[in-house]
Amino acid sequence: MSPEALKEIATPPKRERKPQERVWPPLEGAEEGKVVTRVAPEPNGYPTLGHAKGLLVPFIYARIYKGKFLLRFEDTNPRVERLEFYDAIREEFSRLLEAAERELGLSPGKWDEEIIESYHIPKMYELAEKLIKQGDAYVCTCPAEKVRQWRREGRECEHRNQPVEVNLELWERMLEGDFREGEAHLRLKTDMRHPNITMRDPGIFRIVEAPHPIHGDRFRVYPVYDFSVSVMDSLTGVTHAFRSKEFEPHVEVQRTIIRKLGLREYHMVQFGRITVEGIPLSKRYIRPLVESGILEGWDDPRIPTLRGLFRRGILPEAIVRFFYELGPSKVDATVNMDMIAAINRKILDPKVPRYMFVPDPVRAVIDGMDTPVEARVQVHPDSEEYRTIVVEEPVVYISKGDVEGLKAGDEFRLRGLATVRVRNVNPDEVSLILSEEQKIKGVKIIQWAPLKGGVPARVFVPLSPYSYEMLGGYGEPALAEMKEGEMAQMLRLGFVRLDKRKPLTFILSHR
RNA sequence: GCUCCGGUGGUGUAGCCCGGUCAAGCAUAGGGGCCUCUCGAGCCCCAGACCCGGGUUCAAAUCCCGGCCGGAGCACCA
Repeated sequence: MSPEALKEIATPPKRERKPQERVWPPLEGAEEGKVVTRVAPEPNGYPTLGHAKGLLVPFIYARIYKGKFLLRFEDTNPRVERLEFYDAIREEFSRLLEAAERELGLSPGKWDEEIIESYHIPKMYELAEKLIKQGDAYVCTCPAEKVRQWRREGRECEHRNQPVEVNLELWERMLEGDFREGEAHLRLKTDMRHPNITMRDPGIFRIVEAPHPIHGDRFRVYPVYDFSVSVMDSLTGVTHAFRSKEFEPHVEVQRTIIRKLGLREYHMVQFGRITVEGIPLSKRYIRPLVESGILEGWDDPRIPTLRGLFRRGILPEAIVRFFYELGPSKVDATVNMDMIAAINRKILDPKVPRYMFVPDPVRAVIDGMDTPVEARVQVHPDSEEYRTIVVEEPVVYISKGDVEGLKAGDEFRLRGLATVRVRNVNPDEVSLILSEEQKIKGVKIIQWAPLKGGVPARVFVPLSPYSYEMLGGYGEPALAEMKEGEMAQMLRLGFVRLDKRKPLTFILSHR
């Protein structure tokens, strides 16, 4: 037997596996056309990458099952909510969903209905009254500290067994303003010895003496999260309520509320949270950096707020694609910005024009070149379109980084212009001579900018929330024609977005 | 501490519900080659994983038990 034949027997050929498309796991109990999901943000800040998962997971499922998707503002804590955040959320979410339609074909790329929870507070008061009348809720005037302790210890307080009439009266007084904030709250009557502490007579309404961004001082009693989500989800027809998994212990509370009220039940689905490697996602962490001026604002390209990411040049399509690939997993994921960058690059690379920009410029004089000459550079490697750069004097800028390590006799090519040889290198100037043979293959090719007509520009390089690098230099004349918000690739530098025109400032998205 | 949830290559995930088709798919990062008047891009190739221990079974990543590790929650916030 030949060695080849033997080898074939010893190592059977590897079986072919067809590459599989990413498919999301089925949603429990979901029927096509009947699924209703929602995203329920609190308008208390600018949405971040973390919110994007909360938006996209239910949205994607709603569209997969050809169902409805709702946007609901959970604005029941006026102390932290502000009007500008409603708009910020609408704006950022819109961009993401429109991108989801383009990138993933999930249509329509928009929520089907918007609901503002605070408009339903009167309805919630009615339901609260119903609970009181059923004997399932009572007004407690114990101080917070005592409640916390007794809940932990599983002790019942004296208010728990007040007659219904007393509770009704106290509830009235809460609404009318006889109590100050913290002096009274409505609690659900469950079981003070329940193993899940969140289940031990949870508070469902409390007093907040702060003006509401929409309603001003119309209300002073607000529902607590567990009560408002359950009621709203049930009443608005939600079939699958998604939330990140820290709400898991609340599932039981919410289910209890629904049952005691006799409302329609629905599925509750938890998903894992994401953290971006090395970058804080929480408002708690970002706010001081914004307020202290270390960050430029909530749209600083160094932080993962959605507007920061957009400003950096991360396309909404890339974010959407990223979360689609990530899936609805329940595991907390620590994601690397590299992954989002990789997706962004794949989208940008085939369509974005190429430009030359020279950071840390050094003058280079070229002997033997007749000027003026026109250099021709390809707009994009896949395109036949060329741009011409007029070089009026035989002097160009090249980058200090490229000059380092150069020695006399070295040969390299100035892209689209000429192949040159080094005569000598001085700190401020390099002396070059035109090569006798204008080789293109096999020589290093670098970017350059003409001395005359070169455009001063800078590139902001985000490093961390606390730091950045600013590259200053000259670019080719065409840079001056770019519009704010446009994306490009700076040759050998990376992808950039034009942030502002005066002074001409780019932000480096990624390599 | 209590309650709940989870552990698949360096990282992120698919598969687990309904054991075999899983000698485990995809992406990213890593290594090598090719292409290219940029590149950390593209193309081709390589390497890399079922937390541990028992059990059930002809057969276990998948089911059961125990352990270990990790996460979340334990507010009159969401």
